[in-house]
Amino acid sequence: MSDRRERLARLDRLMGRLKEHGLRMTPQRAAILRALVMDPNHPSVETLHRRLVADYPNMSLATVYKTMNLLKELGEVRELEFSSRDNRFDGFIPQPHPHLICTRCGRIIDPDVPELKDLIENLVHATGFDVQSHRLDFYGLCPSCLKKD
Amino acid sequence: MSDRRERLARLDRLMGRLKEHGLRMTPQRAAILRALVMDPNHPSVETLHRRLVADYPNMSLATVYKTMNLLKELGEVRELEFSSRDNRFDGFIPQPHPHLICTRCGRIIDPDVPELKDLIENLVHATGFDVQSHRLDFYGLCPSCLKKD
DNA sequence: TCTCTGAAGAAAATTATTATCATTTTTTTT
DNA sequence: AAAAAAAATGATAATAATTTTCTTCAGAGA
Repeated sequence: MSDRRERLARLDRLMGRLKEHGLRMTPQRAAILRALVMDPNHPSVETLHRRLVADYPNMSLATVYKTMNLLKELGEVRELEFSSRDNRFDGFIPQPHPHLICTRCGRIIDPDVPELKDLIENLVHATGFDVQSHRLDFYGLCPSCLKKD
Repeated sequence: MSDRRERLARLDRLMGRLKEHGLRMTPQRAAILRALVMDPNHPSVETLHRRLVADYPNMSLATVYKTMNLLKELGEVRELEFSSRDNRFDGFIPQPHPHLICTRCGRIIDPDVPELKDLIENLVHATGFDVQSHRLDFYGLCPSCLKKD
């Protein structure tokens, strides 16, 4: 269960997924996959690209974007969306609280989540983080959209 | 406990916060605050602006942005950030899972949250939503940044 | 009312991401 | 092995939300 072995297995899997979709394994793609798989953190496209140009001086930012989008479409990678595009506001409750968001109609409700307080306490205990805030969004279909199926 | 009264109280508060910071109460700002406070949903800047131009034909989008940013700075409004700017990736675990994000050094870790399964079940039960996915980010200071204080 | 600083508005700038397209590379076919 | 077809790369342009800039205007205290 060496970390390195795990990462290489993951690399294999990613290469396999691309191949099984008839996509070509180019040197650039191989390098991007390697960089992704070897990254211990949660890199941005920018970060990956910065590292890649060291070895591949004319690696294009567009190529990194395209490859990451492929992986996203294959469900092999999850994008953590930060900051600002078409943002919405909580006008009433500035304190952080969970949201329940309907992916069909866009409705957002503020559910009660009584378990939250304990959950955060446990998290603080287990990790040593000082948790100060959060962003908790649950996605799904609201009752009225469910009826329309 | 009329809804309207609550909203007017909130409007008062927002006006007070601006005033106590030496900021002027202009017709535009008053209108933006009113639109925000009366909105039953989680409006975007775009949405607010679209409504405001009906009554204030030369209300500028920049003005709405500026006012919302003021409220954000005062902690009176919370921005729900969707989609794409400087995004980062989970390269290893494409399934949704909680993140613990250090607001100082940017480190992101994937904590265990054993309570999550039950929490979601309860949520489904209480709201009638079919919860299919989530985005759970906890923000705070990591142990090593805490030490540096 | 006068003054002066903050605010509004229009337009330009910024920035992350996506699209375009000519060129190059890879794969398939002859 | 060469030619043809398909697909990917990379440079650049396009896009779109947000921010900045700068000139003009207006609110609030003297």
